[in-house]
Amino acid sequence: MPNRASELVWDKTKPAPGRKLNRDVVVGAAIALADHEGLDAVSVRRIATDLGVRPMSLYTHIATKDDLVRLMVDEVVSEIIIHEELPEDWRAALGRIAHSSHAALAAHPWMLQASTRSGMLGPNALRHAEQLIAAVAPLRLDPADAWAVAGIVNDYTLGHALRIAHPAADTEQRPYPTIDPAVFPHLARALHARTPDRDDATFTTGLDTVLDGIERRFARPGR
Amino acid sequence: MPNRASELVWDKTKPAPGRKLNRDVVVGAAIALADHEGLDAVSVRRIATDLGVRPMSLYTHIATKDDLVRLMVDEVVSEIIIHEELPEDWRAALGRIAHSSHAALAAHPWMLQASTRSGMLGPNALRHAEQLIAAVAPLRLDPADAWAVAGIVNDYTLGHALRIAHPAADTEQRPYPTIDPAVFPHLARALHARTPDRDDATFTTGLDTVLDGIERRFARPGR
DNA sequence: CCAGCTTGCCGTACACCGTATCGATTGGCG
DNA sequence: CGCCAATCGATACGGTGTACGGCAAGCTGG
Repeated sequence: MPNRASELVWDKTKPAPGRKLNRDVVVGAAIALADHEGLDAVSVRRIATDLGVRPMSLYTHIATKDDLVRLMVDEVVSEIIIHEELPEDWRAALGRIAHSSHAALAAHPWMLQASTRSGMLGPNALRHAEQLIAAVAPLRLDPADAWAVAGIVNDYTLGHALRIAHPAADTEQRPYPTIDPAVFPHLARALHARTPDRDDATFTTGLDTVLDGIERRFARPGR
Repeated sequence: MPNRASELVWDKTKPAPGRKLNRDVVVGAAIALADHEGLDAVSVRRIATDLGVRPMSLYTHIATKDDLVRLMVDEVVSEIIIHEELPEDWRAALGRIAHSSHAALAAHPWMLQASTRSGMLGPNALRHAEQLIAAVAPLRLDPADAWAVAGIVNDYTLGHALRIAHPAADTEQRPYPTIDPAVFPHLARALHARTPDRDDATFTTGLDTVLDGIERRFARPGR
């Protein structure tokens, strides 16, 4: 009956063999386009052109453009999930997940912009959340604290990605040729001392600092 | 010569008295609209309608819609800036700024969605950054470490706001009637234990935890 | 007080967007 | 082979941002 898309957004659809188009191809083309030219370049007409297809054909496989964006996000979130067994050391486990998140968000700078447009969680996002909380299980916290700890790590990771996704955040830009040290003394000194390339090291240092705080506040003496 | 907007985005323009429109009025109407109906409702035609004016009139005071969004963001960022003198205790100072940021971001949930669309920093964002780094000055760190510490606090605050801006992040949603405890055991337990209203307390706890980590890693024994 | 000019305001138009509707085409199965 | 469901596509509608040029309102110099 429903020859158009699917009523449930996240439903897996049969690959429908023999045809040139399917949901994964559409989502993949959209992701590739966003990676190369940014999320604003992702339009139904443009994706269709890239696939050698007419615009309306996409709507056989997706219900709406917003749904497409949700599917793009959930696809990238799947890159975050750790497939090996998690380390039993909670610091190592949280670090592993945080670095995985960081890598995916850095590889697809449009992710946060895309996910601020619906907030709806896909199945992979749920898997990721489950894995985050599972990582802190060795701490044997009550569920509310476990949620809080997972939230802290997740929040820091997202926030850092949000900042580095827009390079203007810590370098001077066009309308501001230089930051006047007379009006921004601390800022000017900090920017001057910054090494521009060590973003990953900065992330790792911050993450270790956050984990230190968690250890002090939540880790019991007897592990 | 330039009767259209201004070539420098952030230029203050004269209030131009006697006329009904000016830049602040346009930006204010856009912010009010975003607050009430979300950023997607903010269109040039809609703002003009709200102001009792024809669409193209807005372009006398803004160069482009993207510029308008940048101006909206910088206006809200100005709410974050602390006007009293900062406490000399670095924990109190950072906490003050972080809570101020949290309040502004919670009051204008469209902020992050808007700021993920340009990343260009306005003058108020620079003032905010200056203030953040000034807050850690009592720690007497070298400039690179000061930048790192300010970044950690900022990242955590932004990340937390990013999560709470979209309520779907921690409650079940339409396509997922319930989270099956058999497939997501830890997640189900954590969600079940969560008190849905204490978002602010969660933020404060996380912030204290992050500050603990900073203290352990960066604070010298002799203050 | 008036001429002239600068500037704010706006009517029209264009390219692009997402997508509703429905007709044409195609592939796989009985 | 013939049927039928499913895929693909042409056309069209209402929305968007904004380029362009005309009109009018206010200030300024004579």
